[in-house]
Amino acid sequence: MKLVSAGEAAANTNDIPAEAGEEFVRIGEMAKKYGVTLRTLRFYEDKGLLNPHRDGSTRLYTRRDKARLKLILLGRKVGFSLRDVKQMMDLYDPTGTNTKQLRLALDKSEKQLARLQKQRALIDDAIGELSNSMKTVRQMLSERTAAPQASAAG
Amino acid sequence: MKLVSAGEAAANTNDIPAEAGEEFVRIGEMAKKYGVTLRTLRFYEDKGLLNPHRDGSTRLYTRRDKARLKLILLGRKVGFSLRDVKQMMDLYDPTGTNTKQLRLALDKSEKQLARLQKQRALIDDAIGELSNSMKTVRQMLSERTAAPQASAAG
DNA sequence: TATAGGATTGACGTAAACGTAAAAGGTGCG
DNA sequence: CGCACCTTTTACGTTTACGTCAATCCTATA
Repeated sequence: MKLVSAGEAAANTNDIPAEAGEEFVRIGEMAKKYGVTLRTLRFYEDKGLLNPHRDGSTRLYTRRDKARLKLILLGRKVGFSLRDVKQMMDLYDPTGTNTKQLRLALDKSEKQLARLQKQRALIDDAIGELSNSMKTVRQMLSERTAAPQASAAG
Repeated sequence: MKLVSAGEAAANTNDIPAEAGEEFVRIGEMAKKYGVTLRTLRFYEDKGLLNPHRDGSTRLYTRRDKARLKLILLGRKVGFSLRDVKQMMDLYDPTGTNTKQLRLALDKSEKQLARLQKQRALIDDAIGELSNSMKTVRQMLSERTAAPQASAAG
């Protein structure tokens, strides 16, 4: 199965055959399209999150892989670990209702939401403490610069 | 220089002499007092953040060390790295005005504040996306359970 | 054919802040 | 004496998501 056969006048070196609308892309294009590095794509594959086809040793990504990658990136955005993402993805069954998958996703999401809210609280707390400290430091600095030789009231 | 000499009737095995109000404590007590592990205290020392006295090989912490530890813990709470904390602490000069230290602290604090606010924004964003996803998932689940055998409209 | 781009696998490195043995020394108590 | 308890140093392990070579291969183009 040869990948490149009848090249159109595309600027790209490797033309992808429009055979059956398969839309294969190689790793470089895939990476650019989704703003990730090659290393990342290989890493995700190594972790079992992606499973691109192969032409010899060359990875070929289909729109199925793209959909999966989108899910991965969404998962990461909301703070799931790759392990979590994998767990949820592994439950996907194209022939069923995926009730289990959805339940797991919901369960994990609730927990993650709680974590995020806790984190938010911690950050707010940190912002408060930091602001306080800064106020104090500014105070100390102004005391030192305002009265270089004449001791201020105290 | 012996540490334990005239033990009072304290429950603790090792009594600390009240000589000159020095208030030495050993690592175990120090750890308990500040809610950290022994490993942590040794780690901080290894990183140059603490410098307790020694009685032979036994670490003895004074109130100076306590003050430093408090600062470390505050720093950590607001999200500074230990490296940052060390940088700031290293500038401390008991004989001067510490203007440089204060300026560095203020500078780092401003940057850290910005980071925290950015993080907060990211978390808010994540919370939003996650909530959306959850809504969708709940929707899908309810569709699956509401109409098990009779296909819903569509 | 030489060269420039991609692509491959393999494998060590990184960051932060400790955790967790392991092996050993000192001390007071019963 | 022996045990329990505290302490010491040394040093590898953990976590997560990749970064960064390194060595090699394939292919298209000039």
